[in-house]
Amino acid sequence: MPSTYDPSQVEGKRYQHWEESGFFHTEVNTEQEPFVIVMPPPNVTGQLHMGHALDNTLQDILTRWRRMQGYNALWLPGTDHAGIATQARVEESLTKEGVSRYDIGRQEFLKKVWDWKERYGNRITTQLRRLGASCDWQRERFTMDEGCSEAVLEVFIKLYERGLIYRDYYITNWCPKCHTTISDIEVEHLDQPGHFYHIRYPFKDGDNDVILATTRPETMLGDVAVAVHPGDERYRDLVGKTLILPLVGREMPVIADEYVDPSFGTGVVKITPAHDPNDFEVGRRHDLPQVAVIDKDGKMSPEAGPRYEGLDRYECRKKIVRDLDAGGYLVKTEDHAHAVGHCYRCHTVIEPMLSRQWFVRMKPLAEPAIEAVKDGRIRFIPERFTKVYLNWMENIRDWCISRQLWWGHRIPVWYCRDCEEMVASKDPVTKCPRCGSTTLEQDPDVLDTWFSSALWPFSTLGWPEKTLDLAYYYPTTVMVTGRDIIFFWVARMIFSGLAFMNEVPFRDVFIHGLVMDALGRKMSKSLGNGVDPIDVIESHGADSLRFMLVTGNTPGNDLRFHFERLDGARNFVNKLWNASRFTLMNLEDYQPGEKTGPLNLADRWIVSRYQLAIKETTEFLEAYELGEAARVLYEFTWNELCDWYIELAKPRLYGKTTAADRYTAQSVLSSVLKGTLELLHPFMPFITEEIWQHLPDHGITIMRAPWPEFREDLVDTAAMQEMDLLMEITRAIRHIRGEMNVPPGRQAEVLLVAPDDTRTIIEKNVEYVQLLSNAVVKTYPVLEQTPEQAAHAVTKGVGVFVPLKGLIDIDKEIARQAKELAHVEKDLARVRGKLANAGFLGKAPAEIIEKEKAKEEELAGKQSAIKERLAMLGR
RNA sequence: GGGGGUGUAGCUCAGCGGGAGAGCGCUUGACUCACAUUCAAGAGGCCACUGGUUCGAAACCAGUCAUCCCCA
Repeated sequence: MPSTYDPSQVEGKRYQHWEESGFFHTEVNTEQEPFVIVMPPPNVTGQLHMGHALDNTLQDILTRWRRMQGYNALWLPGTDHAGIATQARVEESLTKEGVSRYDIGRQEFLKKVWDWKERYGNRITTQLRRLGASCDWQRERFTMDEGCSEAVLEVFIKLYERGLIYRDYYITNWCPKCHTTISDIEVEHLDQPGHFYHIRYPFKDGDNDVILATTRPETMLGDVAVAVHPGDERYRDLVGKTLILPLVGREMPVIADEYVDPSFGTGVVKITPAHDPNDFEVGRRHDLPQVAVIDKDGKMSPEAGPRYEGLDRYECRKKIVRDLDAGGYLVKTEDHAHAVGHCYRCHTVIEPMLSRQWFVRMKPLAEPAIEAVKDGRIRFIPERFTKVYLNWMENIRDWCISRQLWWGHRIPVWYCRDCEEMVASKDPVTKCPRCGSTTLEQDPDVLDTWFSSALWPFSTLGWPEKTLDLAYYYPTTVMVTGRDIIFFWVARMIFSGLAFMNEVPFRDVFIHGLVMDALGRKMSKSLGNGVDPIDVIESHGADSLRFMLVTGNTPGNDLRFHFERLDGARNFVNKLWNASRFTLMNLEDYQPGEKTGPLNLADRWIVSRYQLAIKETTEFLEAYELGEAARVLYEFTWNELCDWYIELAKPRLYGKTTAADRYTAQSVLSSVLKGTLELLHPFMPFITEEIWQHLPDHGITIMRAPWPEFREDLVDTAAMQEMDLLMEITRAIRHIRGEMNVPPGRQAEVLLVAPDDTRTIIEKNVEYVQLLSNAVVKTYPVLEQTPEQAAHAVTKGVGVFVPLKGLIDIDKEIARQAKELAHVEKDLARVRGKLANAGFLGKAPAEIIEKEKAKEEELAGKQSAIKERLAMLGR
């Protein structure tokens, strides 16, 4: 075995073996309790980024842990067709060939997208394998496969029949670049500097005017009214009067509407129903016309008039401002920062556009989804996201589900050309049920990708068929996903599950934060600050990447990617490798199963500590505190198993004691290491399997090893206390050696002064202290005369003297002792203050009071020992 | 404008009612027969600020400031 671990020699081969052996696969087994996670499906043609790495690492940890615990653990993987993203990429490649999708037509274009999917569809699933994801690939699904598509049709038709899907003219978010509508939550609002243009609108009768402020003067070409608040005294008299729209000459009324905020701007608002969602509502209430002046490319339409037609919307804005100014209509221009909506895909500024779209009526669906969270059937971890979810659900707006794309689930609605009948159907409609016409056309649009993702927890298990899988695995156990996707996906899965399965889709929603770059910025293509997980796996190994992602991170909080932390994780992996290497080197002649001799103190101590590590790790995992669980294992492995137990076991393993004792040490070391590997396996699957396979008594795979069980009867409190005493003494000696610059190679002489009970413990195990501090130790009940030329310390009631003839500077030692005394006295004063407080004695729990009293005793002992020493040195 | 997160050692972050913690960095010493991707020792903090609750607050509550995010 080499002294540094090389992940590349291990990971690929281990994963292949796991997958080929079917270790990831599960079948329905009603005898066994299921544990189910459905994977948030990544974009089928995308590639793995750090967010995926984090998300899937968390899922894999939970899955591997529960599988070891004996659950029938299913982690169901799959991919998403990602409508806009995938279509955009294929269109891009067509553009390079000099053709557009319209040139080749819908059929040919879709064929190209499917080809694209075939070509790149395996990339991300291969990358997930490299991460170590133990998902059941035999059950892999795709949002556009036959079953999922069937589920989409079924849901659409059912919602349609229940009157929960409707088609209507509405203001939607139009992306002039992607050429499709997007839903409200796909719009990203960014604060941008802009201007507030104050414009004068004259009255028809000529004797007055109103001044209003707008950030988008180009939309004035579509103005059809001006509104004020009905309670606004300033403008009460103006309501009902007629204005002339500058530059256009259109006559329009002043109306009163509650929507207007009198304190904002001048309290007067221009109304453009075709280009603003709020104005649209106002327009409906007041029966105003809709004048669309911007077209689908973001250019001015013929309605804008010949002077502006064809201009880009921003060019037009400049021209309008110049024209207003020239006409004396521009009162002033102020700087004004405001939130501008951008397309989440291409970052083009969204144009609110009037169009006919399909919507899902949300109110009736949202109500049960709110209930399910309120009554605790679904639990968010961390809990604070409950509020985020409820707040959104309670203020939900109807969901625009049609997209002007070709790649996706086509809307299953046919229109009759002759009588305008509309038919929703799972199968193609060839004859109009009303007029009998055979000229019908299917709606050209497709559904929002999230429409199919919303069904993921049950469509992947066979719905709408009543499958055994569905009966057994649904509802799933936990949904693991990023906080940025609660609205897009989690909320929609909840109401879909309730509407079609009559049951929540999952019990727990485990939300994690985002992976940021070292400066706390979101990783993005445009910034070029992304770190490729595959590069990291190649340089540091998947285990290191996983461990780094999971440590020092708390549920729901973002995490910064620092390479230093990656090195830290890599070092831990290497530490584990070397501890195992050491163990294996000393197990060559070991045959497990024979009776061990009596366990010595170190054995009982490490076994106790190991038990507590099992308990804590398990409890933290149950609470979704994965980072804390990892921390416990890190500290146990490094600080206890490696730094103390292995060091203490060396003489025994090297045959310095009896053969029976050697056997005992081999047995304890190998079993504790084996259990530690099992506890670590969910976090770092590859290296733990690799080592485990070399240990005696191993099974087929660590993946199926039973999760170590906490045994209270193996926790030896006395052993832990005794060991603690010896460790403290060792540290005190090392401290003195360090402070006094005693060379590590030089054996020191140490005198320990201890009362009978502690002295007995020390004497029984004095070789521990001697070994770990390279000293020769002598113990005394009291010292008639303490050596003058010596450094002194006191810990746990034990006086430690290290004679340093000729090496010690008495003045320096006095100063050191004085400093220590000051420390002790400060602590002592605080403890005594507490103990003198009647309130404390009266109200604090007895346990705490006992603790404080013990502390006082120890500090007092320390104080007098140091004082004595100082008196002696001062002589 | 509304909601939320975060402010703890130089950096990154745990802890979240009873002794201020880790990793990295820094200082000192050591190539000790598993590991220098290591070992040992050390320095370093009015736990953002101001009030309140409590016998006791870094933690709970209120307010302030800073910073980030979401929604309108």
